[in-house]
Amino acid sequence: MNDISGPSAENVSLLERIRMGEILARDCPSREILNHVCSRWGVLVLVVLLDGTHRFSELRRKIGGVSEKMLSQTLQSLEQDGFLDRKALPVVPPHVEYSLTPLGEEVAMQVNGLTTWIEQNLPRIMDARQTRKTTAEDS
Amino acid sequence: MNDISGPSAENVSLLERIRMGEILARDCPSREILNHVCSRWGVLVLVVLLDGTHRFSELRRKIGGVSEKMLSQTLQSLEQDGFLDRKALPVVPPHVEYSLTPLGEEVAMQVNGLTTWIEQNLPRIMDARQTRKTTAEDS
DNA sequence: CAGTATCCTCATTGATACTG
DNA sequence: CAGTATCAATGAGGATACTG
Repeated sequence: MNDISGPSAENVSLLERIRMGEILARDCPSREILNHVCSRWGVLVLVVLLDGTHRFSELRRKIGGVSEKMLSQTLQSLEQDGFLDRKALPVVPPHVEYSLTPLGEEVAMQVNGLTTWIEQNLPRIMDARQTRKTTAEDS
Repeated sequence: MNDISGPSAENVSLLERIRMGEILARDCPSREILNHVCSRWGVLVLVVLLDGTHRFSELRRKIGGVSEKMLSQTLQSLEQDGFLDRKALPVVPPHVEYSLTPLGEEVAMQVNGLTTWIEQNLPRIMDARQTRKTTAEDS
């Protein structure tokens, strides 16, 4: 306990950790952000928008299985967090475009790393799963 | 439709996309993996285990707010996916150690990129949020 | 210590219908 | 087209008690 260079995380108070944005702290605001970003549809929205601006219906079509309600809700929370821009053109019929803000582009890159890894390693993962499936039939 | 180098994703069938592990496809197995990894506690478990082997109670203590049940459940699904190893030492009182498999280490690195980004950019994010809060009082 | 079992609550999600 | 509103169902999550 005599020095600095080690990981000081264990010496800071809970409040300090929260202020610092430590995601392991119960009430840290970063938890909420993480949940928005990692929500079932949040991840996918970010990844799709990394390809460029999309309209509501385009997102709905690309993201298999999302309902209007969930898409709308997801878009709102991500917009709230400052990750995406909503541009509603005043025409009829309505035309709304969603795109990533610079901040959003940065998170999107991070989640894209994750989704890409999963897609590419799905075979390895499915194999690893099988191995462990056999637990009850080794009579 | 005359060539190769472009993104061919739009030309493959839905079934093909599922087989390939396309995360945007409704019934792709990668969705399930993504949900385990991105679950509320899954992310945090992976990040903590990146620091090395931990016991159940250590994980519980480090991850603020997690209940025994949720931790147990999360650990099970991640183990099922082949991301972590559960070593139960046959002693009394019980002693169980959780650690990342090589596969798990790879996903953990990806999610760690995300959580680290969020922690480091929390100030920017909270600022961006404030900006958009003002929507109803511009009378 | 490391869980499982049970019960309970409430948030997330989805289907459907409606609107500017 | 781009949503909102409403209702219904599912499941995530938590509290507590119990067990090997």
